[in-house]
Amino acid sequence: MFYTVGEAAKRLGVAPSTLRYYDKEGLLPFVERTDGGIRMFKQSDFEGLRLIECLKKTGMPLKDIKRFMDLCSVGDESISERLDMIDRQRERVLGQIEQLKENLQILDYKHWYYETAKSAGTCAVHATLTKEDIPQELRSARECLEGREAPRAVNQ
Amino acid sequence: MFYTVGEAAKRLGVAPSTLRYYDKEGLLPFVERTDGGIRMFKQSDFEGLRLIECLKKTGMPLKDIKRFMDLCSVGDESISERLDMIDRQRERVLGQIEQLKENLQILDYKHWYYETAKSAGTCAVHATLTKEDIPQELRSARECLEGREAPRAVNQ
DNA sequence: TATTGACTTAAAGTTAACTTTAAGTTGTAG
DNA sequence: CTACAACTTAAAGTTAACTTTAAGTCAATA
Repeated sequence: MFYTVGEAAKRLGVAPSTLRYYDKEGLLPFVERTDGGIRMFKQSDFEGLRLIECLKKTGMPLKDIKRFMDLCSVGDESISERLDMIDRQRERVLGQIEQLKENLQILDYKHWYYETAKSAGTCAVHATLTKEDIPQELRSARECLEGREAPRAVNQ
Repeated sequence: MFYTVGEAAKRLGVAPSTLRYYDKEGLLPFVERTDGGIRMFKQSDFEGLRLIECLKKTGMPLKDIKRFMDLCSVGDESISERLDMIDRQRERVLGQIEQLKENLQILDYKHWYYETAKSAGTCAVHATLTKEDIPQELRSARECLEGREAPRAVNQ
């Protein structure tokens, strides 16, 4: 029925010290103790822990996660503020995915660049190539690497 | 023709101290200096800087980025090792995108959860709902939060 | 009941990636 | 030629998120 901190940590794939640290920081107000002071993680605690994992993996700092957990503790009056936090995090994740996709394109371009250089035996081959030699779908990434900004005037 | 560290930093949207730090750590072997020791960033340096930005934003640690830059410095003999690093980073980014999408589903579920609770005025409404009340596309995220793992036996 | 492995806390240590500070130098504008 | 803003380095400081250590307690088993 209950898990100790070591068992819970194993189930979650984290170090026991991490869970103790989170608890100390106030992220786990829902975890109860035995009379002797031993933490007892119950089945329902893992839902909170999985949400923490989700927020953490999407880049939310621990102090904001604590803020969310504090809101959970105050009850129904904080529902819309919790909803706001979730919505803002959703927006951030959508942005992160977009940014990763852009960076993936740059990596795709670099993959092509080094594949081509590898075949030729030298990076110098790229001096002999024109824009048309670059695969269509990699051209925008190439331009991004070159720098989209208008080159600023010299002494200005 | 050339940018100082402050101008380059502004163009890249980072602090000048960040560029000096990267230089000190060996990430910018391509940046030349005036006789007086002032860094001169040329147009072509920004391509290297943008790649560093890309690697950093996809989570590569600075020491690995330095490794990549060191490989660039040795010339053509390191082409296939550079290709390997790029390919490994591509794999990592694909994994990151997948993970963000999974976590986004959990946030989507939580969005629905709090929207529903907000309408009802209480989170208690969820006790009255059955699986069928959860929108189809959010059910798997819900199960993820509940914990997929088989509940382990009590005293074991 | 004694042992033992896992638990407890508080405090100090670690790591990455910067940022700040201090003391001094460079180079452009007046 | 002097001011002065922006540059230089080395070293120390910061922050987040843990991890480790030390000293002690709990509770299940022999």
